[in-house]
Amino acid sequence: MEKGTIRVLSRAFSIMTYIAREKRPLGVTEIASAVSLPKATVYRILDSLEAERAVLNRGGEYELGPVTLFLADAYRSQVGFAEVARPHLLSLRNETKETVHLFVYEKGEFYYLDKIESPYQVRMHSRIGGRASIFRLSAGKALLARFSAEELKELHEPVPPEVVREFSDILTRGYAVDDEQNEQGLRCVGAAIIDSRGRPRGAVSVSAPVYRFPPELVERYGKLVSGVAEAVTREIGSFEKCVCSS
Amino acid sequence: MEKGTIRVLSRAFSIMTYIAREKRPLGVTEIASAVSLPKATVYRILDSLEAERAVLNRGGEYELGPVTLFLADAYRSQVGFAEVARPHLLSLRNETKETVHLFVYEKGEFYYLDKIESPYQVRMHSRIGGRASIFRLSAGKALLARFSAEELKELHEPVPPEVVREFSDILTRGYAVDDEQNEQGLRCVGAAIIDSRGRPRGAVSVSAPVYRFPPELVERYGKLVSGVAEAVTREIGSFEKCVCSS
DNA sequence: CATTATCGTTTCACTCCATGGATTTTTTAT
DNA sequence: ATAAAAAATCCATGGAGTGAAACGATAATG
Repeated sequence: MEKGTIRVLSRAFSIMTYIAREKRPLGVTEIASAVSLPKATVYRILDSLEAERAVLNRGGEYELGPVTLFLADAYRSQVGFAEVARPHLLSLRNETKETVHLFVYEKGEFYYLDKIESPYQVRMHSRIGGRASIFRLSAGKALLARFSAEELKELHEPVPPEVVREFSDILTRGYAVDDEQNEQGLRCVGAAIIDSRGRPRGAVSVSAPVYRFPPELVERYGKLVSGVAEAVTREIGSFEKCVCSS
Repeated sequence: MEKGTIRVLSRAFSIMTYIAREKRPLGVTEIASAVSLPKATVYRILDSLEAERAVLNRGGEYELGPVTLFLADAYRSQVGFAEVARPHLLSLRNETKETVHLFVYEKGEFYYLDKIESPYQVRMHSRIGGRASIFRLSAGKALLARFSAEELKELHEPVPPEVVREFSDILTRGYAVDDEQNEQGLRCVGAAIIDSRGRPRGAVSVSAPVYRFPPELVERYGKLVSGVAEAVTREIGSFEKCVCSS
């Protein structure tokens, strides 16, 4: 546990995180052993979380509660581009028929913010709110390429040299490519979203299995994602200006 | 505060809820006065929440963090019909061009689970994760009409007699109607989603301002929503059967 | 059907950890 | 430059969270 943090809070979050990972109703005993805490302690915390509707108790089995929705919706609208991007993501998915992702960058880490899935049976698997490994994703590289030297230092791990070498290409093309680096058999293209102060804040990507996404398609899909990213960037920029000038 | 609840937890949630309501970066002082707690206490709680990425600290201003996304996504998939319903909601919105809502019922309360907005400028305003007043919404009435006597007692407030009188009509038609009871100038139709054990678990609705949603359209939209609700009900039913039989 | 095992729930004495008033540091406004 | 306000830090205190143990309910076993 980090210094200065309140113990119950960190315990409560590890309990909720465990429930979220398992995605099924769980008993007190199982949770207690999973998070290495006494049953009574876990029970009391679950009770308190239930009072807040952060978890629900269905006859001794616990699952997450609806308050999570409320908080996540607020987070989404704070991010600013989640709602703006939605229709663009939809049309991008319809044009490519492949899975489309939206990411946010927050304090050195990269999170899945939204996704629209491919209609095909074979498709990429990801989890909203999950952390993503920034170096291996096309969306991550597209973002890093726009970072200043200072911002690159903020990251928890140093950027691998082979990724740095890609930066100039990414900037000239407007999109980054991932050829099975993140996952065997999967190809992605991604482009960065820039906020009104000129800072890279997120990214959009299209992912597909290589057999549906051959090298010949990279340029086409690449231009589509960078077009979407630019559209979102433009919209959030003008929106902020609107608010400021009023 | 309810008996037996852990104080810091309830405090932490009131802080997060306040941030979620305000939907803007907030300072410690403002939050402290809003939730009526000493600054130092609020500061320490925010610090702990930040360590969990439940809030973010941007130079003294706090906002919600990305963990909320992760928890909410898990809740959505636990509900079971949120993902299944998404494509149906989309086509319902496209057919009606009006705002479509998805609700969940949890322990006596009704929550907005998802929405797809009308493309028109004039449209209904709602908040995902917010509680909704079950008696005045078409979706709420559609759900109540399917409840057993016991389930009706589980509610926090008794059902008004005028709503009870509507039940038989709702059951024969398959959908409920709200003629400006919830909000002046707004008409809605809603239908219930039933889980594999036969329990009403949620509802779908279409809402529009009366000038775009005249009485002549009620039957058409009503049949559309009940069709969607039935499709979702059927899909979650057969999915559960699949899992069981394997 | 009795027995055992397991799990959710409750209890309570102990103690440790969250508390909040006061202080210091930083930022913003004048 | 100076003042004002807000964020961040400190620390003695006591009440709040803790967890071992007990309880009661339910399911599994022979």
